Amino acid sequence: MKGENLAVTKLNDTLKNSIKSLGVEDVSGFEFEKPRNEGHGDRASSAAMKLAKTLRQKPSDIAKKISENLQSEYIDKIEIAGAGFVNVFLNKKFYADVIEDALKQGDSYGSVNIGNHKKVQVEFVSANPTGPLHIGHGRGAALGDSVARILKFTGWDVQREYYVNDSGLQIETLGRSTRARYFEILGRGEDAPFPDNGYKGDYLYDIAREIINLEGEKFLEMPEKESLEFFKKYAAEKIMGEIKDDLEKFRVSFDNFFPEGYLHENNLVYSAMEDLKARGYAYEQDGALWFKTEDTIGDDKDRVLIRANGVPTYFAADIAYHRNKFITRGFERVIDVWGADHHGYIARVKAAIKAMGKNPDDFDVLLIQLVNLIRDGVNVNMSTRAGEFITLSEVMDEAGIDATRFFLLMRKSDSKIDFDMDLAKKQGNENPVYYVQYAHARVCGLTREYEKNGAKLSSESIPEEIFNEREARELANMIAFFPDEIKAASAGLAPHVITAYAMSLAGAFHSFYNSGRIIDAPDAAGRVRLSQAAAGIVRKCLELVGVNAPERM
RNA sequence: GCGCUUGUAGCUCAGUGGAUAGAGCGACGGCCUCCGGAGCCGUAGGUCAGGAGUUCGACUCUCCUUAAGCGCACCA
Repeated sequence: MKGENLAVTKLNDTLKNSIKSLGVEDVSGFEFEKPRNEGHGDRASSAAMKLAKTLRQKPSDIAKKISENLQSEYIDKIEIAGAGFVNVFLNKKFYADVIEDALKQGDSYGSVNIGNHKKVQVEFVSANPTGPLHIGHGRGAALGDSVARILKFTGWDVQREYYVNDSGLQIETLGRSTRARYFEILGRGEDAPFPDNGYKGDYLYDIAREIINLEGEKFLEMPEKESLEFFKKYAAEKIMGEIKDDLEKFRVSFDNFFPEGYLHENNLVYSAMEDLKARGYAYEQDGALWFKTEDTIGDDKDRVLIRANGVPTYFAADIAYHRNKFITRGFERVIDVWGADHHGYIARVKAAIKAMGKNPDDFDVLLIQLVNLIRDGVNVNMSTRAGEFITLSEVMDEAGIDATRFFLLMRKSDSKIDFDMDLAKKQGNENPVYYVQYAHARVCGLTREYEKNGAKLSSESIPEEIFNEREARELANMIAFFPDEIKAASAGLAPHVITAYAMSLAGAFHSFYNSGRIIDAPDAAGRVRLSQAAAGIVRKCLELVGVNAPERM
């Protein structure tokens, strides 16, 4: 199968065939695992214990039968141990074949087909255009972008979307905050007091000054009602432009920016509500329209969709938005990246998706926890509204884009991150991103050195003798498991699987490198090719998390 | 009060029912006449928050207790 390692597949097939010969019909879940302990062989299977109940036989008997039927060119020795583990010791041909296949597949090694070209949308960042992106948005950006890359690599048809919240109260507040700064700069602050929940960041002074340069003082005499539209629109568009610039700098791209206003302008909120009513999920009471969350998800109370004053809630707009995703645009799967403070909202949106006749299981929400920025060992607290924050742009400038992305993807998304600025800036082995990149650059250096003398690598096969060395076997083992890591990362929507694997792979390579000579060894060609197989996968891992793989450092 | 998430080495965290629980940082001790030392090797460090259950087997699943964070609007 595409992306899988041929040698690994062949080895697993011998296990499946052996189990099949015991009369088990579905053997798809049985594959060799990597045992933790070296004494337990190179691969192990716990199939005998799992089958004991259905086959009504003792695990040790089953293990014996499995081992007797294991026929493989790769197996040196089989042992039965513990409660019924089948432990397998592999020969050198296995490792040589693993590397040959990985090299042969090149850039598509690991590209296992999970998505089958199904349409999936990843919606992420979607920060309101009320201020610059900060490191928390950066985490959402890095996560969504990397998830999209991983899904694409594993056969999904991916669309990346940013939902622009361009209407509603927050934009209202933004407009009023901007207008207040405009008046303040022109010495008329008392005529336009700063709103209670206004945005206090300095960036609104800059925007107000721009407006003065462009439009002069004409808004001073205009009633708020008339001028506010201009301030809202100007500030939001300006900030949105800066957000886009930051995202581009952060190597994050979108296929579509979807404005909330589109839903209202096209009456999509109205039609979504009509549909809910028709399907019996919404009802009118006390002048408002309600969604039956109490019955559908056991909520404490039903939730309002359309207020008594006729204005739809955010929830109503969100239902219309997801209806547009699933029904109008036909996405078969939708993934949203949200801040963890919205977790209580997931059940409601899932209920709405069910109410529109779609399967809530096709909707995933990735929650991202806070990022604690640590500088000089102390926390830097942040708040957009209070205007106290370090922007994503500043972090990128200080720590570098590669380190920022890698650090934000080292942890699983729903756990907090302590982002240590001082560590991110270090250029040494304490810094994981350099450690991984260095493995790649080192192989590039080796290749340059090797080819300097006119040596060619192209099609020479890898001598099995290389794998007498433990370090070479372990490196090959890491390479053999790459497709499994990709599967785990894709199925779990978990880029941190990739960063963790990349660190282990880089470690295995550095150990191999330090265990002996490479380009002036007798079997140099094979050693360089093994190194290149490792470097190719390091490069792929870095690509999947959006980090550069430099050839020189 | 109800709900969601999280408690794993000094610190930050991996570990989707398998054998003796791992990594990075920090600490300590080694390795450059040599392809890139931005590297390697080793040592110390654990009541997997606590308790009960499920089973051949539990860090992993269930329940209870406890601690922290968050959520429970006709806000977004």
